[in-house]
Formats: sequence, C-alpha cells, structure tokens
Amino acid sequence: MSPRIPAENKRLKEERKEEILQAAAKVLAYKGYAATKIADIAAAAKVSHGLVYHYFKSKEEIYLALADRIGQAAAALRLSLAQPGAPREKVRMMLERMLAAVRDYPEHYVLAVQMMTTEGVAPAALEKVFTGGREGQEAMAQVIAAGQAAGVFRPGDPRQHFYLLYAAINGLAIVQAFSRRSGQMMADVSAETIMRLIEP
Amino acid sequence: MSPRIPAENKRLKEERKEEILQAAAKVLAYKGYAATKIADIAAAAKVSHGLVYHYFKSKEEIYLALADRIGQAAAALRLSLAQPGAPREKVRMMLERMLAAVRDYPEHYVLAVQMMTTEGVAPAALEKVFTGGREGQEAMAQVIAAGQAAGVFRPGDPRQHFYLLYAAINGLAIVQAFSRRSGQMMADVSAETIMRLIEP
DNA sequence: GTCTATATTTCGATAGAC
DNA sequence: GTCTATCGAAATATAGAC
Repeated sequence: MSPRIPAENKRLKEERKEEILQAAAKVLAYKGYAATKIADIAAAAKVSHGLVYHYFKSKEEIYLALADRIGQAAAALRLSLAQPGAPREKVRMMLERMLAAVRDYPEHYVLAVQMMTTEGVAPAALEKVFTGGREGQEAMAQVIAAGQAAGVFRPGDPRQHFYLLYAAINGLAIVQAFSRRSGQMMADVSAETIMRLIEP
Repeated sequence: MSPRIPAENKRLKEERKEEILQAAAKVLAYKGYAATKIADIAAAAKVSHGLVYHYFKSKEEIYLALADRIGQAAAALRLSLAQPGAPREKVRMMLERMLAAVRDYPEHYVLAVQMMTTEGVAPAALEKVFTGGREGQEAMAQVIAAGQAAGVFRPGDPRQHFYLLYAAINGLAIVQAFSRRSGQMMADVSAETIMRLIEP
C-alpha cells in the first residue's frame, strides 16, 4: 500500500482549487455572476458540479475569492510606484504594467468592470477589489501631484487625473475583450499614448 | 358612455410600453440581464409583473428592444459627422455628443458595455447595437483619415484611432457610473481632453 | 388593461454511493 | 476525492378573474 503523504495531498487539493478558480474567472467574466451556473464552472474546469461544492461553499464564495485575488493583483501593481524615479517615469511604468495585465488577464478587468457596474451581487466583492485599489489611488495621486509640481503633467485635481487614466485602461480592457470575440483585433496601446490624457 | 377613441388608446398603450422600457433600461444596466427578474422591472415601472408580459413576450424581447434603441441612438450620433466642417471640428463635435450621452443616459452605455462583454445573452442584441455602430465606425475612420492628411491627427490606422476614442468614452461611462454609487464624483471630461489621444 | 394565482422549469445546494 | 441522484427554492411564463 502506498503510504499517506499529507503534503502531497494538500498540494493536489490546492491545485484542483486553483484550476476551478481559474475556470470560474473566465466563465464569470464573460457570462456574468447571475447567468453563470455552477454547472458551467464545473464544465469549464472539467469536473462534476458536485466537486465544485466540495471546494467552495457557494457560488458567492467563488466570486469573493476572485475579487480577493483581483484586489491583491491591484495592490501588487502599486509597488512600481514605490520605486525611485521621476514622477513621469513612475506613472509610465504603472500604466505599462496595467496594460500588460489587460493583455495577459483580460478576464480580471472584465470582472472588475462587472463588479463596478453591477449592484447587489458584489457589495463585499467591491470592497475586496478596492481595498487594494484605494491605496493605489492615493499613491498614484501623490505621484501625479509631484509631476504637476515639476510641470510634466497638466494642472488640476490629481485624483481626477487618476480617474481619467483608470477609465481609459478599463475602456481598453472592454473594447479589447470585445474585439477578440468579434474578429477585428484592436492593436495594443502604449503607456505613452494613455499618458497624453494628462500631459500639458 | 365615453366613446371609443382608438388613437387615444394607442397612445396610452405606447406610453405604458415606453415606461416599462425605460424602467427596464435602468434595472438591467445595474443588475445585469440574468440577475434582473421580471418582478424587478415591474416594480421599477410600478406595474404588476403580469402586465410586463402583456407588453413584451419575454425578458429577452425587452433586452432586444433596448439594444435596438441604443443602436439607433448610436446611428443618430453619427449625423454630426455629416455636417460641413474641418475634420478636427467634426471629431470634436462627435466626442462632445458622446460625452453628453454618457452624462444624460449612463444606463445606455453601461448596457452597451454589458452587451460587449457578455456572451450568450446578447448574440442578437450586439448585432442591433452595432449595425448602427459599424457604419458610424466607418464614417468616423474616414473623418480621422482626412484629419491625418491635414496633419491634425497622428499617423496610424484610423480605425485603431477610433477604437481608442471609443474605449476612452466607454471607460468614462463605467467609472462615472461607479463613482456616482461610491460617493466620490468624477468630474466631467472635455472632448478636447479625449482627443489628445490621437493628436500629434 | 390590469391584476392575482399557479403551473413549469431551472438551478443552487446536499446526500450518499463508489 | 470524485461522482450521480435528488431536494427545495426561486423565477419565468401562463391562465383566468375583475
């Protein structure tokens, strides 16, 4: 008989959970919370729908787990602002990373947009997504303010500048997700282009 | 006894239908298709849910009617491109109108975004929204190309320029809708600001 | 034209076999 | 750990009273 290897078992369990979660991200992003059946997630992850309930207590728990993950990713992005450098360069780096995330994990942005526009489903989810986001907002506003002092950004409320950049990134995520489905691809956009929105 | 006035009756019927449709737009935009119950729409329109079925065959029919309306509104926007004027001025006017629409009918943009990112629900809905949109796309691309020839816009595929502008507008619609709910308002953005994305 | 009551379906969640 | 079978709630859509 093969001996029990708890560590190995645990790893396998984590992997299964991870597989289900990644499958759920795609299905939830492109079908929406309410329209997504547990059966859809199970099918995408190639397991039975009973097994999904073995790993997650409910559909909502899956959604919240994803919100958590997105919030953490947003918080991680912020780190690029802490690195030394001129304000313009910091903002450029930040935008570059966000654009890379849009390219590599479009589902995350689509989910975030969904959470922003959908009421009821995501009261707690939003909180998770934006605890990472709020601090990033603050940090970004400070860097923008520094850039304004140096004359590299236009005058005005730095937080409004941030909203503008954020809106542009989210808009790109949507249009890009859509353009993939509809055939005609949208070309990648550079951080420099986005930054024009707040330059003198 | 009051005589039958068919014209009057027809008008009332149209009004009821219109009321239900407008109520549906708001509920659907902020709850999403699947999460919206007929009862929600009925409550928003202050009628019984049975009456909703009297005017519309199904939830899907309501959704398609809204898609149709949004598509027509998009087509109407295009008219500003047909007016005489320099390319830059035409694009500015177009953006101005789109921004006004975002301000006045945010539900429409939120719905359009939903239709763009949601699969399954809206195969036919998308078609309706974008038959108006496609032609507008073409017209816009031509004006942008003329502007490039005149040196007022950056070189590059004019259609990609259009996508970029379109993405920015949609992103604004989302962030603005969200900022309303979350308290901190996002300030209005000018057409000139958006246009910087494609200027030299 | 408008409402209330109900039939039908669908889906989230659980129980239990393997 | 994984699956199949099933319960029960909820929501779409319909029927019929007023």
